[in-house]
Amino acid sequence: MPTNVLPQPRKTPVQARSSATVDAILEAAARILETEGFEGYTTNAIARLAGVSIGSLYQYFPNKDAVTAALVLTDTEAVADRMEATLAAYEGRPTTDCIDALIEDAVCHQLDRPVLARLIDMEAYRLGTEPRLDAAHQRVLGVVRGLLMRSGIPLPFDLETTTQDVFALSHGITDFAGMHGETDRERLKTRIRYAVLSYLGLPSS
Amino acid sequence: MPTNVLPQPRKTPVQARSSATVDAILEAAARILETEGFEGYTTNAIARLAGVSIGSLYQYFPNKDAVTAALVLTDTEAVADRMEATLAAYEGRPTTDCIDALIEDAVCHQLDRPVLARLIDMEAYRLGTEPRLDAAHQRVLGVVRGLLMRSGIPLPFDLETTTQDVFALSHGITDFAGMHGETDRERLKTRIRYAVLSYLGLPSS
DNA sequence: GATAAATATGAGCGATAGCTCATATTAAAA
DNA sequence: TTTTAATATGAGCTATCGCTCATATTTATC
Repeated sequence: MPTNVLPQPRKTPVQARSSATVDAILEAAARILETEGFEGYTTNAIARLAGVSIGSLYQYFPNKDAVTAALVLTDTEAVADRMEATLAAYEGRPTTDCIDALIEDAVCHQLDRPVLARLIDMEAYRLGTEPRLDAAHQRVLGVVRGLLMRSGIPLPFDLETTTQDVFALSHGITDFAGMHGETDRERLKTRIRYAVLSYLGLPSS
Repeated sequence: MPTNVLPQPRKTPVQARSSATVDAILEAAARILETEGFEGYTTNAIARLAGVSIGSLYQYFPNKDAVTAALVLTDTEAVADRMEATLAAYEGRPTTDCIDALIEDAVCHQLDRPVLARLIDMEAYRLGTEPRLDAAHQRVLGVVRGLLMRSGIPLPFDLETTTQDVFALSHGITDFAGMHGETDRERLKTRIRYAVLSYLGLPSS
């Protein structure tokens, strides 16, 4: 006699193969977003590309938005990890060197898969204040804030505003460039560097 | 005997009432995007809110994307009109005054309906290189380019790159602020002004 | 007033997307 | 080996969305 307990969606994988399934789903989701856009971004398409049945997808994700949220979270946390590591590694070194390294992190991530990065941004906005997504985003802002604090340079506005503006103007330039097919990383880094250093009143080497 | 000529979609309104219908549809589309987001953004919902039948909508727009494109176009052209007028009105006056006025235009437009502005940006991106949309966007960039040209100030990069970066960094700051609930126009204008003037190497007031 | 053109209507069709569930298969536990 | 839990499957249900079309109404023309 079958149990009539509803299978709780969003199981946490315990065996290796199910972790592989989840990974495959997320990678497939990314690939579809990147190649087909929102138009072709359906759960059936994701499952098919992942080589997994649609039923399996819904065992680990309660609904479509949960897949997207996991994708956004993975992506944002990857950036946060890199940037936090960079900030730690550059402790004590000149501020401009640290800025360069952080820009490198951000630009690499964005130009690596520019279309995907942009669409993920949009989805992150649409999913709104999902606590874990917000936390990851705050970690990225935290890196910028930490850099500004320990640099000791005079800020044009209060710490929070300056943090937001430095992040936002970098993001704006990167986004625009990525959307318009810029592929020259070094050139883009130079442009962002110029904008950030100017904003902070630092001599542009 | 009825004519068997298929009614050509996308009629151009000739009577006053049909123009009103088109206007109502576009305003309804904007209101739905702004209050419901993409989720509730359906042609039936648009027609209902506009107080118009779904059939009428499809007499003037061949498909849903055409409605969105018209919305984006109207919005972008409104900004372009304002900024071009400002640029013309400030001919001969100091560059910083002109920058202030242009920022005023852009910020007012963005903070007036921040959610809508952001979603329209997204749709503009999704609709890609629709010639008329692209042309309107180029007009906005053209204003910035014109300002830089006639200001005579030395630019950090070539004219096109500098134009894009000035636009993009302003847009980035505005977007971020709008998304995070900033409502203080003067404060936001001050921030953008600082970023732009720093970038251009102009003394901040 | 008669005729023709423009405009408006909305029930409903076809397509598709999100998602379920009964069942099968594989791996771990006893 | 047997039993139990975990994982995988995919046909198909339900809901909804974009859109059509036969018809009705309003305005313009003569």
